[in-house]
Parts: sequence; structure tokens; C-alpha cells
Amino acid sequence: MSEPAELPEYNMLFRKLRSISPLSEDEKHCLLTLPLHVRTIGPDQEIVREGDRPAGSCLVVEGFTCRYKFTAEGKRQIFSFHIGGDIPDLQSLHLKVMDHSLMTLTPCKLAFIPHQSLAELMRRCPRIADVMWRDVLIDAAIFREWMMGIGRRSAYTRIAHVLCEVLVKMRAVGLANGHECELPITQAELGDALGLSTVHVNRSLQELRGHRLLELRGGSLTVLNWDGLKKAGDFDPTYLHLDQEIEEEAA
Amino acid sequence: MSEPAELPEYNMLFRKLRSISPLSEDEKHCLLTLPLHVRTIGPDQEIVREGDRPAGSCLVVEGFTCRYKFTAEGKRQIFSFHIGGDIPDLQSLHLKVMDHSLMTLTPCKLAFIPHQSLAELMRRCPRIADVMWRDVLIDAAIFREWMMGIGRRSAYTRIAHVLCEVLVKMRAVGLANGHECELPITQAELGDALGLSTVHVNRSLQELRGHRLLELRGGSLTVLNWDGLKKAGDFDPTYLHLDQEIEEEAA
DNA sequence: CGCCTATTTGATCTGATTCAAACAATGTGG
DNA sequence: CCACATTGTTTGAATCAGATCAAATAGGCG
Repeated sequence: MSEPAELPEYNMLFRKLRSISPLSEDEKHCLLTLPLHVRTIGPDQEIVREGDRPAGSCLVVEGFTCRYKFTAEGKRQIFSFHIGGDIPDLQSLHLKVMDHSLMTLTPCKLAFIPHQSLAELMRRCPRIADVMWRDVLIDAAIFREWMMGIGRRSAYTRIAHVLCEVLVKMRAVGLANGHECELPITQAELGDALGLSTVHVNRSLQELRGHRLLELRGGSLTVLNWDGLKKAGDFDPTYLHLDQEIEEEAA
Repeated sequence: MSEPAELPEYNMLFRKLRSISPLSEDEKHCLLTLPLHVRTIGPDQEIVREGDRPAGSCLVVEGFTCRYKFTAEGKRQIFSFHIGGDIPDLQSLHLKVMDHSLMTLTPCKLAFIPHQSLAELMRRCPRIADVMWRDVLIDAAIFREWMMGIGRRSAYTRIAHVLCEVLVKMRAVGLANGHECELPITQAELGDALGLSTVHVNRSLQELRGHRLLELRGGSLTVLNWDGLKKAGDFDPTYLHLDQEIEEEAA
């Protein structure tokens, strides 16, 4: 029998929670009792739909997913991107009806966790419940930051900002090497996330490239000038509330 | 000695929590053990500042407050408005450093609650902890909805939407009579919340008035045509996750 | 190779900003 | 009770960031 801790689904969950707050051995053991039902899904598949009442939440093990909703006029707003370790619909544990949808952007490995098991875990291990609290609060902080971008920053700044954010988040869970990471997101999707048209995303991206701040091709992001990009994106990672140690090694 | 339940600070807290989920008598009693230190503050006063590490959270008893942050170029984004019963910085219980600021918009009565007391309450009364979970998750849902507005809806729709939201929230805690409520918020503040210039807020508001949907003068909002305003604002209150009973009586 | 999806380019249009000034309402001190 | 200061609302004109429309390229991949 394989060591459960070595299973990628538990491993990603550890790394994510660890990026928020250190975990004791006890707490890790506690986590290992969580039943995770892994499933592989193709790209552009709905996971949960607005109006659903899911009986469990899903952990992203591999791939990229996003939350979104459509306007009455059929315009899409993407609220967040999610990567390995994230539990995008953790909220459905407390808010029974989904007020937005969830889909894959790339092929994904997802692990489903029954709400009951989650609730039990949090009852048995309050420290883990606290980390989950922190997680949903950080989520909210990211929403605020995106709001700030969409409401008050230029397209150029906004794009730089979100790319900084993605890189830092990827680094925090060990999915980036140095200033490079996977980013298989189309310009149209970026636009839907940032409240911009595809055309304008394309042009602003060209500017960022022109300023030698980054490269973004073939589904992968390379930051050429981290300080420059941070400045261009008005990016200060405080709002991500990463654990101090993690944040420092990323500086 | 006066009945504590009659004190307005506890009363507002009850009403707010009640709007999210029904409370048992036991739970109400539990709440009454929370120490609330009431303070009166003038308008446009900072309550907590970005970077602070508050030792308690504050309950709004009377008046209007908002969360906000400034861009590097000095543009302000308001993230949310808060009314009686709200605990705008509940998050500081779990995220020690504030990533945004909090200020009063009008003269306010605020009640401060030490984090320690809050934590104890939630430990002693898990049902109340659950309601608080729901509350911060609803907060996040409102952020998403605002994001949607700023990113994808026209100025006209956006303003209609936020006014619907305010009225529903006021009604939920008993601060509105019918289709009328206090709304002592300037057009500049509305603009900072919706990512619009004051001038454009003014013009869109005139349109809404012109369509006989509402009146907004002297710090008070009157909705003349609720269905019309909902439609104009692409407003569906699902995201507010109000308790069913409350939602129905507001329909 | 040919199909499909994503990126890029060009031209035009428009919702919203900016700047500037007038106007209204409210409050303050003499 | 009035003069004046302050803050908020309204109007007009000019400008611009970003949208839209349309078409050309460029990649991937069966």
C-alpha cells in the first residue's frame, strides 16, 4: 500500500494549506483521513453550475479552473482562476446554493470531498478549520484586489497585476520555478477576468513584452523583470496573506 | 438594570444574524455575553487603516461605513458599504494585518468587540460560528457581484444594481420602510465604489430618475418602480443568500 | 494537408473621463 | 438673520481609453 501522503491530491492540499499557515504532524494526519475521490476531466467542462446545491467541494489537483457568471446580456465575468491545492467551492459547505459557476480551463485532475467529511474534519481539528477560514478570507481579499484593478487601474496595469498574482500563487504551492510558470489561459479568458476585450488584452500584452517585462507564449509565462513587472502592476502581495516563510522565499 | 437585548447594539447584531439564519433562544443568550464597547464617531473618520493589526472587530450600530483602498496613482476604490448590524472587519480575527482601510461615511455608533471574546463565543457556540462563516462568504459573494458590475455592466445598470442591493440589505435588518431608505452617500462615493467618475454617476442617476425608477435626494432613496429597477440593474438577490423568510417578506 | 482555435492587425466608434465652471444646499459665525 | 464658506450636484465641451467590427495570420493537431 502506498504512503497516502505521497498521493498528489493530499500533497497539493498540504502545500496549499502550508502556504497559508504551518501545519503540525497531527494536523497532517488529520487531513489524511479526508476521503478524496479523484476524477480526470477535459478542458472547458462545467464542474458546478449556478443554482446547483452540491453535496461536496472539489479540490484542484492538477490543471486550471475558474469561477464565472454571465450578465443578462450574455457577457461573462471570470471571478478567479484556480490552481493546484485550491478548493474553489469550499463556500458551498456553508452557502447551499451556488451563486456562480465553476469550470475547467485545461484538462484537470479534481478530487471531490463530501461536505460531511469536511465538516467533521473541521470539528475534529479546529486548527485546520482556522486555516480554511483564512483561505476563504484570502479569496475575498483577492476579489477586492481584482475589483480595484477593474475599477481603477488601466488595462496595462491590470494585466501586469494579475500576472504577478498568478506567479506568486504558483510559487507558493511549488508550481513555478523561479520566474517562470505554466499559464495556459487564453487572452479571451484574461479579458473576461479583467473586464477587457480580447483585442485590448492583446495590445496591452504586446506593450508589456515590448517593455521587456515578460513573455507569455505557448501556455507559459516567463517574467523577465520581476521588479519592473511589480511596479507596472502596482503589485504588493500583502493581500495574499501568505505565510511569512513562504513569502520571503518568493521575494 | 436594562434588558441587554433591548440595547440597540445587541439588537442590530441579532437582526443581522437573523437575516442570514434563524437563531435559537440559547444562541441569543450566548450573543449577549459578548462585550460590546460602544463609541460614537463623526463622519469621514478612519476606523482602521491598511497595515493595522487590530485587536478587535467593530460592529456598526448606526450610520454608514465603507471599506476602501487607494491605487498607487491615488485613485480610491470602495469595496463595500456597511450598515447597522455589519461587522466590516470581522476578517481581522483571522487575517492579522489589514489589507485595506475602513472609514465612516456618516456619523456612526460603533461597538468594538475584542477578538478574544469573538473567538471564545465561536468556540462556545458553533452555530454562531457557522452564521459568521456564512456572513463572510456572503461578503465575498457581494464582492463578486460588484466585480461583475464594474467589469461587465454599463454605468446605468451598475448604479441601478447597487441601489437594489442597498435597499434589500437595509430591508433585511429592518432599516427600510417599504421601498424607501436612508442613503446618505455622495455621488463621488458612489463613483469610487462603482469605478465611475462623479460626473458620469450624476448623469446616469438622472437617467434613472428620468425613467421614473427612483428618487435619490437629501440622503434618502425612494424606489418608485421596484420591478423596473431590478430589471434595469440586472438584479437577482440570490447572491445575498438571505434567510428564506426574510427574502420572501422583501419580495 | 486542412481544420479549428488563438493571436494579431487595422479602422472606426463610443461610453466614460477630464476639465472647468455654475449652481444649490447646508452650515457657521458675527 | 444675513454674508460667506464649504461641500455636493449639475451642466457643457473636449478628449481618450478601450470597445467593436472585420479580416488576416499563425499555431496545433488529427
